[in-house]
Amino acid sequence: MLALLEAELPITRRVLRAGECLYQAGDRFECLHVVHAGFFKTVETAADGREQVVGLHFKGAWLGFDGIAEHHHGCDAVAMDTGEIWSIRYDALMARCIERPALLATLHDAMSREMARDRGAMLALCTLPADARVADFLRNWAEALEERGLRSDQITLRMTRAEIGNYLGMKLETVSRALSRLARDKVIGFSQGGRRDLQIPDVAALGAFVERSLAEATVH
Amino acid sequence: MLALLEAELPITRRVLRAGECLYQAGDRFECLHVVHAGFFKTVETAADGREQVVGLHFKGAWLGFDGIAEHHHGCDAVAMDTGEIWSIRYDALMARCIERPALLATLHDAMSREMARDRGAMLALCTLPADARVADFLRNWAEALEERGLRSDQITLRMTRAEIGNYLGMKLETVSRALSRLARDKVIGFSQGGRRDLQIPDVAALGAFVERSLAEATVH
DNA sequence: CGGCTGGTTGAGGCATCTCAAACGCAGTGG
DNA sequence: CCACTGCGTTTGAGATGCCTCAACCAGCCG
Repeated sequence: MLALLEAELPITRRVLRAGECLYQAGDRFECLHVVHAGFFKTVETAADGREQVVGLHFKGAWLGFDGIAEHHHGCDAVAMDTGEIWSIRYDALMARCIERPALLATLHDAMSREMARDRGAMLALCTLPADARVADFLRNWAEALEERGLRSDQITLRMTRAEIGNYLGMKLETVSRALSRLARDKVIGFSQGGRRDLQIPDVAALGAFVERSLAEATVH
Repeated sequence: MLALLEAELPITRRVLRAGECLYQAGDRFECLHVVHAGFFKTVETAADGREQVVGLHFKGAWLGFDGIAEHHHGCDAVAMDTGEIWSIRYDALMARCIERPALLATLHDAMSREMARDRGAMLALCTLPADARVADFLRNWAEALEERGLRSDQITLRMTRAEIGNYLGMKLETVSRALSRLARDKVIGFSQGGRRDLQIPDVAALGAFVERSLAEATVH
């Protein structure tokens, strides 16, 4: 649907390998990008060097909105594995949006969803204990896969524990311990061999785990 | 500037008193809103009842973007004191945007800035200790006032410690202690009488306090 | 005055961080 | 083929920052 509308715009396709930057903070903003394949993170960096993963982006996600206001990007967008990006000049897109209101609606839709996702992340960060936060993270990941028609019972984290921890506001050891506990409770399973492949037999069980964590906390 | 462009659109004005909702999660989305006077918070509520303040909005801020994608709002917008809201039907705004690209640019500008602000909040939440987070919060508040041409050396928090704590991901006692420490360090001052009025003799000192907190943490 | 709400402060507990050791796996070079 | 190295992960033990619980205070209002 996105792609169909974009069929009438000049699109630049680009393949990025793991670790490559699509754009960096300070880069001049000219294009919006759509993830066509692969998986990307956005990283905010403070003046003093603190780094924070602020977003994870799968196929279909738009990247680059942060640059519109200031005409420069405010964060880095980095490929987590080999991926393909479709880029559209923002000025060309705006011109086309004026002729095609449906295209504008699609764009606003994506922006609105990104804001909603950020709010959800803040909610999780502020109100969930570490274990539940990890469970919630996995649930969101599995649901994102389902929405794209992919299997959600067998997921591959393309991030290190340190990156997951950074995104979730905790240390890598805490992530590791949380995953171990989830596995002990049979809410997730480790695939033999890889500690990066997880089995999620039942996505709803992750949600139940979150609720259970909260219930236990209030009981005491 | 916003207001000028809006002079050519049908605008509904509405005054809200402290505590009144502009919209609530689940409400049908029809309008975008601009804060013309007063001060608003947006509150995300999870299915299980967890509440989280996810945004604070001063004069000039847009509200309601979260409803575009789903055609229903995903959070509550609540007045923190008496305020006036200008509302514009989204469909009418879109129609006008197509005739006036500058209006569209203004809109995207606001959306882009909101995303950048959310990212900044996540960075603070995840990388700053409680005291520094409070200092950072006050700095942002003071800067927001400065941007609007208001005095930033004397600010009035229209929120309780509990609300500040909720927004910053900490408990009210922690906020209170952080403010006490900031006052002890002469980074802020309490106006005689109200604990709600703060003096910020030097906004830059707040930033310095944040950096100092981080430096001390790494030394040890 | 008395109750209520919001704020401050102290004491103790707990969740998470810090520090440290050990493991598995992949790549490299002898 | 087997050290050897480096990176990511796991797990334990102890430290600590924030939370919990509780007491008290100040302002406000009926």
